[in-house]
Amino acid sequence: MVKVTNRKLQAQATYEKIYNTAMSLVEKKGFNNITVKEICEKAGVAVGSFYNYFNSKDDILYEIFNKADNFFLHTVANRIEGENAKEKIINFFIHYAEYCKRDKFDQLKQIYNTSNPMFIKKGRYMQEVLKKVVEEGIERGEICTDMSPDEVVRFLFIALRGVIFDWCLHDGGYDLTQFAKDYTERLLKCF
Amino acid sequence: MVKVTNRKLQAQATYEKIYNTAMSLVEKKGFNNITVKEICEKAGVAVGSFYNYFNSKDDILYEIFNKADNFFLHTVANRIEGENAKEKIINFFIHYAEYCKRDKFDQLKQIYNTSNPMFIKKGRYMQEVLKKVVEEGIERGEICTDMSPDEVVRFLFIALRGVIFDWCLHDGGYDLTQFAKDYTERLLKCF
DNA sequence: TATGTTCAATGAATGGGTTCATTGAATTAA
DNA sequence: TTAATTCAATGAACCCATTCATTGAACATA
Repeated sequence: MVKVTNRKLQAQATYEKIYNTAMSLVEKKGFNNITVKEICEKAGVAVGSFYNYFNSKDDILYEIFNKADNFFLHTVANRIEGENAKEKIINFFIHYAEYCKRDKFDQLKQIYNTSNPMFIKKGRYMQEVLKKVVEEGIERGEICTDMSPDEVVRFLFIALRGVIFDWCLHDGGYDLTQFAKDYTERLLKCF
Repeated sequence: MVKVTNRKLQAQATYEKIYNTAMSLVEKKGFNNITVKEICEKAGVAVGSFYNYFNSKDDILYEIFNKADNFFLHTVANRIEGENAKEKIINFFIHYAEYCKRDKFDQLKQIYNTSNPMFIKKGRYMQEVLKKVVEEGIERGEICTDMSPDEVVRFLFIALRGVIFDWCLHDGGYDLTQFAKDYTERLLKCF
């Protein structure tokens, strides 16, 4: 039972002001082309206030990841079509690729960072969505493996992160969607 | 035909002084715990000189990658054992994992960065080493695929980079060698 | 209502990477 | 030999993320 005080409301408002300003600026100019100072000026707060609500500038990046995760839970989950589990898995990763493509490029590069805690803390929704498909596939005998559903999901995500990583390395120099599709198809031959 | 002048010799010497000092400091304290200023002080040059020879502090990191690449060409290439191609591929990636493990941790995290140009510019030696194994395997019928050797190598490297990435995400919280071995074995079921 | 306490807000200061105009010695051209 | 040019070396200045001691309004307590 937490009492709602004016002070807390004000704090929440400040947080949102910073968050929204940051998201809007990132959208407009890209993460690397804005400064914390700029965010705070536009939001009408002091630089120090930013750090009352975020640990670092990178936290803003991680929030973007968070949004993606929610998008998968609420939107993609209901849109995965396919005759069987394997087709559905392929379609899942096509969605995944499409989502990555629409990010500004420098942003994706920053997000695909080994220090991004969101891959561990969040990103669970995406994996939950895929897990359901895998579980169904195993039940129906469309996927043959000695791995548990969790292990299969992990196996696939690791490889597909490698795909995104490679695409970033090549500065988006090829069609990610097509490549992700082909790659997933090949992977699924293991099962 | 380039003339060797004293000036060029001096420049080369300065470069090496900075490079060696940097490598030694990285070895001793880890990349994140040293500053460009520190490197230059120890090397006895001005900060500005560092930037005559390197584009950024990260360039030092990329040189470390470069060393790994050479290590694979000169050392690992001759040590890949195995009854057949698939065994050799597994052993190759065990070497790969072992090499990653011995890096200081924060260093590996930095190296596995989508902005690291060395993955594209360099890192070819590693892939050449693996390519030979794959070529042999295809010839001998130990590997069945419609892909070219280059494509197979790419396919494998992308997934294994995903493995290292995941290990970094988990802060080295599990045995990389064992995991890489298992992962590669599963991957090879595709062929 | 008066007093003590909490905590959001502040912005100057810090630290570290990077830039760039300046310098002067090495090199080249006359 | 002398003058002009090149370019390695320099370090102060700059930018930007992050910190932290200080402030004062909101809140709790008596």
